[in-house]
Amino acid sequence: MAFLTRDFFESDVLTVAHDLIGVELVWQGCSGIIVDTEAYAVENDLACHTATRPSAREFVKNNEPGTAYVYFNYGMYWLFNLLVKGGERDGLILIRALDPQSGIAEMRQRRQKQKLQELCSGPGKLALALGILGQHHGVPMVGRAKPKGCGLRAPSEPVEVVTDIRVGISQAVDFPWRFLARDNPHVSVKHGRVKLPILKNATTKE
DNA sequence: GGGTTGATGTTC
DNA sequence: AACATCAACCCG
Repeated sequence: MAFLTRDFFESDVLTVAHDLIGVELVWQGCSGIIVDTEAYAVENDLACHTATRPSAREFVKNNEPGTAYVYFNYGMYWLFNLLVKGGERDGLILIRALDPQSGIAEMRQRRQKQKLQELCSGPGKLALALGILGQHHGVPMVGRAKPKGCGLRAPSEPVEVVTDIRVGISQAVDFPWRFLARDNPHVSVKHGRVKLPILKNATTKE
């Protein structure tokens, strides 16, 4: 019933990514239980945006824990993350999949899909389903300042969590920093893909 | 089912 | 140039 507060995000990025599984993401008339997350650490993690993007480091510096970090990827999809700051390890957590709870009709309309499992079973899909856009970059998801109808509702009962390697990255590929609700049909792709060196590129290079 | 590929734009 | 993706398409 209770919404998460700022202190939830003043912890270790791995702890928070784990504990977000089972939390209900409530977003302007729609909601879903978080079933798939990935942790990205500000320090010593080459896959994190802070490793390559000055703008990401600025974001961490200038925002409070629990703030939404939203960015555009592959020219087509918005991805929704939450800022962890002020605890053991700062970082960003990618919300990768939801088990849809409310606002299903609206999600179906936005996604142009009918099957429940196709609404929010991926980070690009869930942003589309909920109507998350670049304009939401920087909105607080905890505290009084959060937008009307938005928040993160604590689980009513504990959820079993399993780990995996992160998906779709080419750096730090073997960190087991993906967290999944065990046996939940709404998770994103089944397992992380380990990118092997492409021989063609290696041999065609001068 | 699984593997492959094209669509698309921002950041550095 | 790379990219924290997706859906359509092939093949079987």
